[in-house]
Amino acid sequence: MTFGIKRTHLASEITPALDGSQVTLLGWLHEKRDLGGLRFLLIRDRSGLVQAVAAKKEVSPELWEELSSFKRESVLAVKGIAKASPQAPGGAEVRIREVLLISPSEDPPIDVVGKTSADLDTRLDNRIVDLRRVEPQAIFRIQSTVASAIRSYLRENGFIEVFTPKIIATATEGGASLFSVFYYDRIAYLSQSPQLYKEQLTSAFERVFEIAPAFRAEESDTQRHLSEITMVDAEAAFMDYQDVMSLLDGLVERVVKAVNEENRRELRALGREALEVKVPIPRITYDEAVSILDRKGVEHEKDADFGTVQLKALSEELRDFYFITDWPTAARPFYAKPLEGRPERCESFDLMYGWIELASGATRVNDGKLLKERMSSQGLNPDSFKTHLKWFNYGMPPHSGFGLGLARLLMVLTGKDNIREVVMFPRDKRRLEP
RNA sequence: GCCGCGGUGGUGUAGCCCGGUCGAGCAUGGGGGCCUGUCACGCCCCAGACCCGAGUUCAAAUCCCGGCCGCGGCGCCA
Repeated sequence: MTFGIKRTHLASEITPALDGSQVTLLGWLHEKRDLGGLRFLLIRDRSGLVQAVAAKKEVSPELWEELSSFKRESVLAVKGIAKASPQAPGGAEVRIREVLLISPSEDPPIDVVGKTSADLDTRLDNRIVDLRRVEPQAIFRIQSTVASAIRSYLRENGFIEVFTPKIIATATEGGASLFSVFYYDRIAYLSQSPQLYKEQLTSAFERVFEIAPAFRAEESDTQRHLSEITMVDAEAAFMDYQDVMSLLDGLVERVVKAVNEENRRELRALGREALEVKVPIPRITYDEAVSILDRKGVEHEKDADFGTVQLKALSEELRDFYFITDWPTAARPFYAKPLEGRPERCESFDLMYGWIELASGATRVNDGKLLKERMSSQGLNPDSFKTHLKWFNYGMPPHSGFGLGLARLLMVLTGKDNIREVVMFPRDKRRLEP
């Protein structure tokens, strides 16, 4: 430790059993209370909070003065004696013998303790301080569990984790708008999805997945869209979309189980009960969804994607998780495989939660010739996909996959309705900092 | 991008409709004082704000216009 002080215990390790032991805490000054002859310091570290206390009669006048000089959020080393004490929160506290100011803080711009709430926008402007609050702490600890659960689940199912380039050459993929970047003497683009790469990789590894950023230069200004998102993408040879939905059944189940097991404290901090998911997740077809809308008298455009009005109406009937399958081919990207004998529908699905789309996937077209036709019929020029189409000449297996928005899933798990709550440093049309 | 609403101390809000009583209220945070078991500690004192610009008016936090920003909804959305 270059600053010369070694931590002996975390806050959570100060228990009545330690009574009498000498301890050194390292952490942040969360809160202080001055009772005149007694001064309490609440010390926060990655494990939680612990109370440190000094009595005027027991410490040197110099230390006594110093104790009231520390500002909240300063980094302190506190040396003292652990004491079992019925009055202390958690039944134990640290009697202060020595305190060292390791790094001072100015008055924090927002309240970390939680007495006065700040608007999301203000919190994001001060995100690093905001992240010290219990709620963001809970959200991002859950996120870590989710990412870890997804990785182990997919690896156990034969997928390997891959990393594909985010700087790409062509802007002609259709769909969402891309951000352009200067690439030496050329223009390049930020990838909106690893779609093409992951499909190609099934011909080399069969099963691949990636957890990586995707960039969308869209006008979207909603509580569930951002310009930079983290996508969980998976793609598997010799699977069809039904297999992929079953894979997602297992994935969601695993994630929920992991969070329930590992994040009890965090769920409580968010005021959430243990999470539940029943698998298999119900699957309804697009046409069935349309019938529901008709029955409810909700207008919708024929063979088009659903808008918010339609999805909200559907979610009144279909709560929690559900799949909408067999979408109109025209409303889906060119690589979605049309249904055999019914080419106006394709082997595709969206994983929904309420009216929020969490993931979408499909069986992909693995015939190069058909793929070209599909590009043309969607108004795309097959020539711009030459490098992609090339690999369809060298043994491209039938394959399927999905793309899942990590933050969307996290919204569902944490019960947040603004995606910015569950992304540490969100990027949207206006926000580029911090 | 469109529609609606909003912008008041560090933070969160009251006041705005119905202009003057605002020398702008409250809470929290901050400074000072008192207090030996607090855990939203308590009590006393102090400091701290009307988004920017143009306009109406004797007078603007309050009304009008523009800009920027925010909130909600919709649209856009491999």
